[in-house]
Amino acid sequence: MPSPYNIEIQNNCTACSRSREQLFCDMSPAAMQTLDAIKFTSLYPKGSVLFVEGEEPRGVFILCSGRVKLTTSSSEGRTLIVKLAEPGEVLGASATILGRPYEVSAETLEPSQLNFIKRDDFLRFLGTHADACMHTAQQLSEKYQAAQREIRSLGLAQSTSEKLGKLLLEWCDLHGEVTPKGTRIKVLLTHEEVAQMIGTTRETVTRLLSEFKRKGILEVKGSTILILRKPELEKLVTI
Amino acid sequence: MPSPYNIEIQNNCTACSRSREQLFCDMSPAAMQTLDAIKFTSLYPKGSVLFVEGEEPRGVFILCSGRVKLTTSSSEGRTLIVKLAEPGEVLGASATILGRPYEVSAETLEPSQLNFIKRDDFLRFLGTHADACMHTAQQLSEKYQAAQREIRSLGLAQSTSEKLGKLLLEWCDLHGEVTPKGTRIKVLLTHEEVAQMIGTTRETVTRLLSEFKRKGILEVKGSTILILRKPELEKLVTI
DNA sequence: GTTGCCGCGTGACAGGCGTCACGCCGCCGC
DNA sequence: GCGGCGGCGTGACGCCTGTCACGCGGCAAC
Repeated sequence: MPSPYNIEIQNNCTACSRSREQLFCDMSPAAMQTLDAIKFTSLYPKGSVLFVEGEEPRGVFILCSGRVKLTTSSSEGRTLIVKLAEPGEVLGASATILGRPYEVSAETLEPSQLNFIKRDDFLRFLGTHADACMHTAQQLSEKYQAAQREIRSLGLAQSTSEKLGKLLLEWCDLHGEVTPKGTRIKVLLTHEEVAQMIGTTRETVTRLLSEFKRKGILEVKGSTILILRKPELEKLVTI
Repeated sequence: MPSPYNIEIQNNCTACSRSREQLFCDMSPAAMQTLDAIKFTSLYPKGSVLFVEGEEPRGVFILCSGRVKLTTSSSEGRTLIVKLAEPGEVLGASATILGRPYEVSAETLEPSQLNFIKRDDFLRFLGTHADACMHTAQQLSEKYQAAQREIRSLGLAQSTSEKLGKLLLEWCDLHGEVTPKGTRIKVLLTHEEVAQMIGTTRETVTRLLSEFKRKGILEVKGSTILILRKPELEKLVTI
């Protein structure tokens, strides 16, 4: 099916082939049918802001395809990237459930398909479909554990190089492509954004990557990083 | 009723007077009855370890009275206090729901009453009582939002004094007793533990508190802190 | 009393990293 | 071509804060 942003659009959750691998969408046919009835599917270009920290919750977004960054900002303009969301994640669920302002902002990093569900519809959906409620609890548990890992990393790391090392290792596990020479990862973020992920500055990220290169730990080619000596990196990370 | 640790024990959730104010426990009579049937009530002395980070999930603990600290530790022995849990909170829910290891450790800070529910019982309970599942989702949402606040504080703060200031202000909101001279808070933690809450060292906490005293922002008398100039503190905190 | 331990206060010192500043490169639009 | 811009590389500098070290006071055990 042709579509504006060159990604395959999926209008029907029941027929969606991705649903089996995706945590939230894997539920009973009855629930899926209801979901199909209350959801609004949209395609968003890169850089679309889905919701903003502090805004009253309009509802939840289910990420079907694409990537979304969740951020939080200080009053002085410093930004922290809390998480990069992957397909299958539900965004804004906690705020929607509690009726409290969104605690983070969400922005697409690439053209993405999302299903929006209005707050009232979502709450009614959870109340009437036990398995959907259970899935939501699982999603929230996942999110909570991910947040805990983030807290660990931010609060216990001894140095910035440790945090950067940890981030690189996580990316290896998540998207790493193992080659004879080492693990290759595509970093689709700027140094600025990498810095925002570990709570530091662009300059420090640049310097640390140079240091890693100098030590022969990795090689950088454009937007891909080739990790040559993963054990070296793991030795750095003690969290 | 007399009890070992001088706190009033409540054996019956249905009759528990606290349930109205406490998020998790406020559910339908049918669910409460089931809860009463599957829970194990115990009193724990100060310093009891309920579960340890990395351990396979045995089940959840509902904190009836007392206080519990949730911590995470680095492989090198550094400890971060992630949260101080208050009565009404469910501990270990995310790990129990996902069947993954506990992501934090839990230890009582004072004699505390907790209800334990075994994993299988808890999962069955959520599956059969829609309102309990909904309450759990709410609890998890709360926990997630609290974790986000922690991430903000750890990741966006410019300095340690900002983090300490933020912590003091939070305590003012939570337990602060407003007096003509200022807001009084009881800090039942050592400097070491305060340091572990904001990811710094004991010495720095001591020094910062001295600095705050010198500036006339607060007074320390034993374990109580009297915040004299709250606005001054708020000016420090820009997160 | 005295011994030991724990929590707190403080000084000295080094170094990591945030900040500012500048230059380079590649890309896009006109 | 050329100007502008966004992303990256790097140097200089200074401060914050982690680390080590030591002393003091209170408290419990004996």
